[in-house]
Amino acid sequence: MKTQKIPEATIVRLSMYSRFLNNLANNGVTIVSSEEIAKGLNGSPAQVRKDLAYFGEFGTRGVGYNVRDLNEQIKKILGLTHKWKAILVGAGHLGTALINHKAFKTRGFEIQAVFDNAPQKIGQTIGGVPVYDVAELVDYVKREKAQIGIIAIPPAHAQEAADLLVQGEIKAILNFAPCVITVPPQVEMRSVDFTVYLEVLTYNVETNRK
Amino acid sequence: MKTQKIPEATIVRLSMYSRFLNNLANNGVTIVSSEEIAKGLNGSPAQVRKDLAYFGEFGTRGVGYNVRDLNEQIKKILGLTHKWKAILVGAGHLGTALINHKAFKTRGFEIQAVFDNAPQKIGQTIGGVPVYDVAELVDYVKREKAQIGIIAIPPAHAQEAADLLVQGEIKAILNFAPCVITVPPQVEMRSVDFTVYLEVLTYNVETNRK
DNA sequence: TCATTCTTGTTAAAATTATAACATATCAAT
DNA sequence: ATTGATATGTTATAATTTTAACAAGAATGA
Repeated sequence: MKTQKIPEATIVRLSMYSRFLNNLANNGVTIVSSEEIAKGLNGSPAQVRKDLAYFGEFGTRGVGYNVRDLNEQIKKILGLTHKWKAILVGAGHLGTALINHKAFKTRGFEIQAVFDNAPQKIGQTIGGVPVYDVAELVDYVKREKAQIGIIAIPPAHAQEAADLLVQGEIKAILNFAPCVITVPPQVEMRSVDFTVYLEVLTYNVETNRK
Repeated sequence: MKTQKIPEATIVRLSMYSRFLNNLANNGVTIVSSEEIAKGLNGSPAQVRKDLAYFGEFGTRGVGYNVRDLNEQIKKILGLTHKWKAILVGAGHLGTALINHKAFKTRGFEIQAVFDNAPQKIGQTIGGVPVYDVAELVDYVKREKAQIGIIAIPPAHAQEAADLLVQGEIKAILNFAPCVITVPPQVEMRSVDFTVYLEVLTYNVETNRK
């Protein structure tokens, strides 16, 4: 029951450690040090060890970490030992890009259905995934117990989409629309807002010029 | 010649404030308080004022902020008072989604060219933007003085793309490939890594279940 | 003019996160 | 067995970032 608060940045890095460990394993590497992990992520060895220390002891002193074991442990921490059912809202360009994106499958995420309101899209499939009428979204999510909803529509209607997902009792939402989305506290939500990063870039370019 | 170190989170929020102010202005709102801005972003008024205080005094005590003026000031801080020349690497689904994304144009970013290595794509246009051979990338960036390079190709070749952009003396890179990219310090770089946020979501869902 | 109300800008305190230092454990060689 | 080299796990320190409190400026109305 002891609850230590773990920085979100640590979780973000764990996800990246896991990806790095995948690469190492694919290259036949069996042992890795915090030093090497840090190098692979442009981070520091101390931080790697600190991040892992929140969750236990996974290495061997004087030796390092077993690549495969550590990756398994991290995946367990992140909840990636089982599949996740995801649905997508928005059958546009971005939605299509996401359906065809390798990263979902390789990490255990299955996009089971797409929802849109364009009549000419409904009934079609995109990358093998069926497109349904958004009117069926709430029922579908409830019936299929989909856990993750992905919003890939313009910001004007993103909050509506989120509301529907919440109504269907979704567990988590990944929002790609560049806008603020509000959901009740029991629903996890993160936004992937590339416009904001673009402007971080321009700020830095402008600032460093001076 | 930076007098003070400003948190990146502050820059991120400034970008979001600006977007919020755009919306207000479009709705005819002329005055806004830090309280209202905070509400619009699920933040706190103190943080809004603190963020702005890094850069100057933009409001009137007892009154609030002039929506249009504040937005102009923020845009100036972020370097958005002039256009930015961007090029895109990758004419796939994601690249297509980005070219057609409203957010670029509305914030002053112009994607001038796309680069790919697929012969059947080279010579075509996507959303009115010409697709060139990636072999021409370095020359193009130098000649046109493109400032921002957007990487939208699979991770296996993302670092190569970054290297070419750097070679062309790009100022900033926005990387959409789910991998670590290394660039020299004079080049600004940010990654938009949705896979990582996906796993933050699963971590939180798993953790809150217990 | 003066008092009241409102909201900013600023300063101080608290909380969080990252960095560094070090003690401990393991392995290998002698 | 002992020593030396190595790399982890942990603790302490430093840096950063957020939160809160409050003083000060501006508008309004008596």
